[in-house]
Amino acid sequence: MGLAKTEIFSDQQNAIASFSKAFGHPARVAILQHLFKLDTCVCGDLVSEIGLAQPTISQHLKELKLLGLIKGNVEGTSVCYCINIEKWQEMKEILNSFLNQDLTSQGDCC
Amino acid sequence: MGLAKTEIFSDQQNAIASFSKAFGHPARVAILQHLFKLDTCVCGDLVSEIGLAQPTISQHLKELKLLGLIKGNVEGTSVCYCINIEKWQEMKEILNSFLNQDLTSQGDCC
DNA sequence: ACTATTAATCGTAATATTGCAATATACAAA
DNA sequence: TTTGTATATTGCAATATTACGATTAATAGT
Repeated sequence: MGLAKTEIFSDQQNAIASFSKAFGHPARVAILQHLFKLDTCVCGDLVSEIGLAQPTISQHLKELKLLGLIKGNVEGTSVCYCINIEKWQEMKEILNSFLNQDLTSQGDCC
Repeated sequence: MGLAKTEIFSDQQNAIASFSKAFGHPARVAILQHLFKLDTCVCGDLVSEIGLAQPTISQHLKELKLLGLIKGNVEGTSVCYCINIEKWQEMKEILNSFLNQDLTSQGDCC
């Protein structure tokens, strides 16, 4: 079917999955790393930076924007993107609650 | 095409994407949370715990096992799964290097 | 107005993912 | 050896994702 049965999972589980899915493609990872590295609005050089066609990058940016992880601003003929730091923090807290789970017993039962 | 051009990205970017992809489905999140909660080998109750059919759960388990995040042991007629804590730590370090990036300038240029 | 530049959208092809019914496999108990 | 129980595999249908060429939209400069 190709569509996840989100209704049988908690909001938290679905949120973890949504953010993780966004990071589930190396192009989106690369885009976000580039935005962090430049540490300012990035206008236009994403296509040349990542090695994918312009419509493909645009599509990946759209997904990240939809999730709220990045913000875009029209600046003349180009569009400037940057990290939405508030949303990034929010995402980090949600993901960390999942990643930082601990095994009280030092496991290794298998 | 539906297939990511992994060859144009770094190993680190691809690793981040692979682990994130694994967490990109709420069923796999739920499975991992359950394994952490029980804190021991889980034999068999995953199908009743999560609300999906047995072949579907089996498939999700297979993916997590392939990545090394869980270990499975045959125990009589059933199979016991638990978190592979070493791999989990390794994954956490890789993901944290991505999640904990900082903007030196407090951004908000957009 | 015309042209160039940049980014979004549309359309489409190739492939991946999700989910499950049916079946197979593996083992334990009777 | 048969029967039951638990899990894996196969096959398939529905949908999603990835990628890009072609086109459109929007603006800047001439």
